[in-house]
Amino acid sequence: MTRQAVLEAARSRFSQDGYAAATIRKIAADAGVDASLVIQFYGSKDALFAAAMSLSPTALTHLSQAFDGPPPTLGERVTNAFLDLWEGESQVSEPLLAMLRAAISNDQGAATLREFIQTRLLEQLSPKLPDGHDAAARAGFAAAMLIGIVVGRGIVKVPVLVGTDRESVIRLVAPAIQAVLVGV
Amino acid sequence: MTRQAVLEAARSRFSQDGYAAATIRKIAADAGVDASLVIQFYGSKDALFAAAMSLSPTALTHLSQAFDGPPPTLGERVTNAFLDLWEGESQVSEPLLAMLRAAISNDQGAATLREFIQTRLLEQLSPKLPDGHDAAARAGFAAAMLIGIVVGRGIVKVPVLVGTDRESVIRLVAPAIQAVLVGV
DNA sequence: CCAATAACTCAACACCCGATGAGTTAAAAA
DNA sequence: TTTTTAACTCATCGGGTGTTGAGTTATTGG
Repeated sequence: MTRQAVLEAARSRFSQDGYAAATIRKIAADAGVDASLVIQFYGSKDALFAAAMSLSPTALTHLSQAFDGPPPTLGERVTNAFLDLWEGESQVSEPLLAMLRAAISNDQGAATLREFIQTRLLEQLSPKLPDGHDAAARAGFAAAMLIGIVVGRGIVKVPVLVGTDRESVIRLVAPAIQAVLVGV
Repeated sequence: MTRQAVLEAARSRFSQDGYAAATIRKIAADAGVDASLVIQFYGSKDALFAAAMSLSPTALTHLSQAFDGPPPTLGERVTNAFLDLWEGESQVSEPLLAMLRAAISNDQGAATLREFIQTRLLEQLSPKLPDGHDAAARAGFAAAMLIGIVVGRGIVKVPVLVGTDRESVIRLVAPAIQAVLVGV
């Protein structure tokens, strides 16, 4: 299906080049197709971008499950699940990376990411935390910190972050996330 | 000095709109000047961007000093100094925000931010940490996590992060940074 | 086999971009 | 005052962008 090839090319370009630099012509060329067809399929660049950023609802179940289970190892499970989400299979991570990149250069992208974090992450996850009133803030800051790590590894590619293997990342970061999520 | 007005307009535009959306014409209009003059002053858009991102060497001394002092309160001091740096006076924070925004849309921006984090932050700060071999990694992940918070508050503007006052941010985050920097 | 519908290409439009070069005004130096 | 130098504007170039509409090829259904 050509339509799917266009969508995959768009995902890849948006996640690697950002919204502005990912031109319709390049996406079309990647899919081996004329630029006009892309517009005919998706209507506009904005609509194509929105389609490229949409991800399957099941992608978040893994993360959600990490919040269930024994509190003492919550930080480790959440950190693991988060890295799986953003650094795992391209079908899930590319929309998320595209969202991140777009959130910085594109106003619509910022709104999309804001809405994703607010309603898809925080509102579903924070009720699972122990204690009450600042659970949303705790979940929000933990998510922000983990996204910071993802940005440093996957986008800015800071050598010392990229060169640290997954196991060591967990060892360094999980206790900190634990501290944010459930307190001292 | 008109030259300074152009530079300040550039800083503001780059930090708010990102590299691509901050056009020479808009910057010139902000400074009340013709677009051609901007090019004549700075040579090219890239050169203007580089000039807008350069910050005074004294800006980092505050952060560096936070690494000195008693280890038990290291996390709190570093978190405070970091937020001062990125959310303080515009002359310092705007180049940093511009760097962040550009790092995602512009390849040169990513290289600049990478170099800034690697040589201006990590190489100067990690020697001040206790213990030896993974000090650079600890400092790097702490910086990434704090930058994640800055992105969430200043760029994506997630409501729950923006709505948390400085004092509560320190209370939630400082212990986590402490954990990353000096271990459990 | 033929008609209808979808998939796809081609050429072009209007727009905005960064950059150039020549010309004009203002300030400083002689 | 005259000359030199800097500050600044104007019109324009070439190139890339998203989008459009007409035309062409392929695929499907009766």
